Amino acid sequence: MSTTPRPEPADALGAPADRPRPPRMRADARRNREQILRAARAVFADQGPDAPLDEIARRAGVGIATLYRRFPERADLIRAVAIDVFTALVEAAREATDAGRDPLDALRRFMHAALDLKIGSVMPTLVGRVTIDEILEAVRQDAADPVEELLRRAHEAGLIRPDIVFGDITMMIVRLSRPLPGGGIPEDEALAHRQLDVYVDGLRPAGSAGPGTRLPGPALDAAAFKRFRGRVMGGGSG
Amino acid sequence: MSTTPRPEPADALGAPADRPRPPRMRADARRNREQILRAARAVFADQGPDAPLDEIARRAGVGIATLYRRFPERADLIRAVAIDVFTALVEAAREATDAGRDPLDALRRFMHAALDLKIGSVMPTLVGRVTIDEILEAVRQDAADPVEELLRRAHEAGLIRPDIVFGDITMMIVRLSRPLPGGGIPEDEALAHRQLDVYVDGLRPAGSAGPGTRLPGPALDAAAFKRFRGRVMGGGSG
DNA sequence: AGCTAAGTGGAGAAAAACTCTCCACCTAGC
DNA sequence: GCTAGGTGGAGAGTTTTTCTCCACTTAGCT
Repeated sequence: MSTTPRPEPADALGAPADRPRPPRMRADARRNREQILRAARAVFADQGPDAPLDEIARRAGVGIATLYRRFPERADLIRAVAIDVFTALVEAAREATDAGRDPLDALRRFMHAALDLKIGSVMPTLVGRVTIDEILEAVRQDAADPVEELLRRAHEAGLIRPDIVFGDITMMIVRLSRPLPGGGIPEDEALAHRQLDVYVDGLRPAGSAGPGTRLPGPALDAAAFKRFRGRVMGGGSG
Repeated sequence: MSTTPRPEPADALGAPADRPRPPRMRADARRNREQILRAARAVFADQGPDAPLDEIARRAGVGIATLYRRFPERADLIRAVAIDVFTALVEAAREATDAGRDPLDALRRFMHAALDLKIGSVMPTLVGRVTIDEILEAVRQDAADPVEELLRRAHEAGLIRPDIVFGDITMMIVRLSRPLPGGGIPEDEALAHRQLDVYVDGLRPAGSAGPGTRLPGPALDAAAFKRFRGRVMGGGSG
């Protein structure tokens, strides 16, 4: 809760909405920053939050010093990646809503888009690693809202079984978007999309085709989800 | 290099079939070995194939020296764990076949059991880390066979859509049985079972409830699966 | 009960992996 | 063509992990 006037001018992370700071950053620097962010997303996805920064710099095609200059601490990098992804996620949700022929189709499109973003690899990385500040909180809420909305509509249209909740959507994306350990299979990503389609089919009401199993296990609705996440993030270890 | 009369009597890993060596191992030693194996499975599942052996010893409640005596190299430990898991998997398939009310139910039961075994965390760990030998190959084949059998029956009964293949079953278990990065959620495992049920519902023929999507992406049948794995494992770096 | 080979734990040296700074050299943009 | 802003990489310092050695304990036999 440091109330410094403006301690770190350098890393215009998400550039807070209330002060659209003029990005006095050279074009090449900006380009490098993007590349670092992209590389970081991939590497965090691969190896988790403690992945060597070395590797990130290498994959981004920049020197390690460049990474450190732009993101003095690991947490800075993680936060930047998170904001990046959440923002893209909101966009994806909007597009999916517009493009979907019906609410379930929209949901399906959204999930595929989220999968491409590797959101699932980044979100868990974020959890507990970054002290959640107002900026991030705002973006995160932005990201959660449209998902809940998509889900609500699908429910209203009766296109998915009634006991499907928020966590059933998000946590599956998390799982699917994580690359397999030990190198995995080259077709990994494509396979994930295939499996996602099967899963989405499984979301439909039971009555018709099969035995209509009852879903076991914890039903994590958005509230429970948020509560949990708040708990972990609140700890803010560093 | 002490030239003791019997070079390596200690690690009766898989006890080669052709010489059922009398396990002249003290009871406590045997007990410790089991505990190491169990701990290794959990730790490999959590942290991947490069998990510190330290941690495994600690979780097993033995000294690090004990672990090294029994499994001189990391690969030895990995192989032992793999054999362990594959064997349990065969058992699980048998039980599922017996207990299932119909082929799809059997498949479902099997998948839940495999999930509990964390097979998915161990199998990828194995890939590329261990030179595959006859014993391991045999056990692996033993494990693959009943899965194919389960799948075949479900197809014959028309309980699952025709384009579902081997990889759609196994790779999903792999994904689901992997713990989430960054600590994840305590209810993680239970949630995986819930998601599995949704997925299995999605395996059913499309005709009835929904739009009957066509599955995209690579259809990894058992042959393709095996071919791929052979390629990777053939490298046998160790 | 007593003997002993088999088994054990943990300290710590050696190696490997990772972090992060410093500085001489580029180059985008005026 | 000038220069503030940007860059890469070497390498010192730190942390993490591996793996050996040896004094001590105990299962299993007689």
